[in-house]
Amino acid sequence: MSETENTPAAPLETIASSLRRERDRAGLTLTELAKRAGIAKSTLSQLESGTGNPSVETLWALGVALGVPFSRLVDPPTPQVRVVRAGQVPIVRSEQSTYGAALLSSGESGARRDLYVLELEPGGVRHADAHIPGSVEHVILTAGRLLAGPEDSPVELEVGDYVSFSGDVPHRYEALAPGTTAVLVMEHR
Amino acid sequence: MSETENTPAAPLETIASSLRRERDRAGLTLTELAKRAGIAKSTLSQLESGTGNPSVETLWALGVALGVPFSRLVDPPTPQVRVVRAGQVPIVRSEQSTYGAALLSSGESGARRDLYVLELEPGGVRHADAHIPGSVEHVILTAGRLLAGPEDSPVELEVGDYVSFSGDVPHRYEALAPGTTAVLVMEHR
DNA sequence: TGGCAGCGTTCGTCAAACCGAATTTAAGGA
DNA sequence: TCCTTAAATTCGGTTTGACGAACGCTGCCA
Repeated sequence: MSETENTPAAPLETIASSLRRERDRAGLTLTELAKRAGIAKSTLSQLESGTGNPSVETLWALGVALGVPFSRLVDPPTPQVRVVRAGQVPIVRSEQSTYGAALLSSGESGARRDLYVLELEPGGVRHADAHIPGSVEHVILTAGRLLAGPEDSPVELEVGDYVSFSGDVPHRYEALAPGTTAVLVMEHR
Repeated sequence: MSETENTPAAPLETIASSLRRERDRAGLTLTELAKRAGIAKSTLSQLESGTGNPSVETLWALGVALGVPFSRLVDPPTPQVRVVRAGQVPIVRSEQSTYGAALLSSGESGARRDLYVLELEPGGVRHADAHIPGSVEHVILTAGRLLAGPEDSPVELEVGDYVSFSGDVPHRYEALAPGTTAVLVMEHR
């Protein structure tokens, strides 16, 4: 609210890129997403190409199908280059050692971070092409085993491990054990 | 069902009431607002009555004329404490269903988010006084059991559960089982 | 090489959102 | 009470978004 209300970029372009990005992330094809959202794929095609001016109901259906809130599609993202590697950071404990915390990543002001939970099963590899330059992905493995990171140098994670890497190069997620779950923080300026 | 981020009530009704409320607050007549937004007052009338299905451009123009961000018109007010139980959030899966993700929280542009891992043991209570107004804490429990939240209304979490609450009131963390770990995202503007 | 299947774009058709004008409703003021 | 002014709601006409079908494209397999 205290922000700039008159977002410079036309909302339609923002919607176009947001739509493409989220569909990408969800690993859905245009056809599949259109079917799930209950809209014609031609409509979706035009929206992603920046042509058109969707109604609220149409956009809403897409948000539901993608599992993201409405505003996520209209508010513009922003990239910024920042990669933080952690995992070897010792957890600082309080006196009775019943509570400890370690800072994994300190966010830049102006950055935008979205919080996801992931569920993956072995047998498939989730590939992701480079998205917006400057985006960073943070992953904390909470169950199972996971191979994640850039295509050329993926990292194998045990439960509790943390990895972050730039999202602007092709990268992958591959579960190595059943019931693999992780927390994903996707950061884009 | 307080899923304010993923599947709120019908957007059209939210928009209708939001429009009326904001126009009220701004002290504008329907005619005046329509003129400023550059739309027909008949259109606005129908929108406020809940009839109709505005296009993005139309809604955008109204947001600008009212001096409020787009999202304020479509997102219903968020509760102070939000709990999402494991499995409660619809995880959007791709075809092979080896990969799925659900958005727990969408970050505001301009907000700052720090990423922590927590480890807690039973027997101690971690109290935290109010911090900076406007800060929000997000917690995903990854192991054990945890009691967390505002002092007067803490929430008991199972593994996989998610809770977010305002950090500007006194709150607490208390492990209910050995080996309790959690991911904490602290957000402040 | 040909055929098949899935993905994405382009093209007419139709319903609906948007608009401008007329109509109704509300509130004073003499 | 009647008249005047302004706000808000309906009422046809036009523009445009959404749909379905058809089309090109690509990768795969026999």
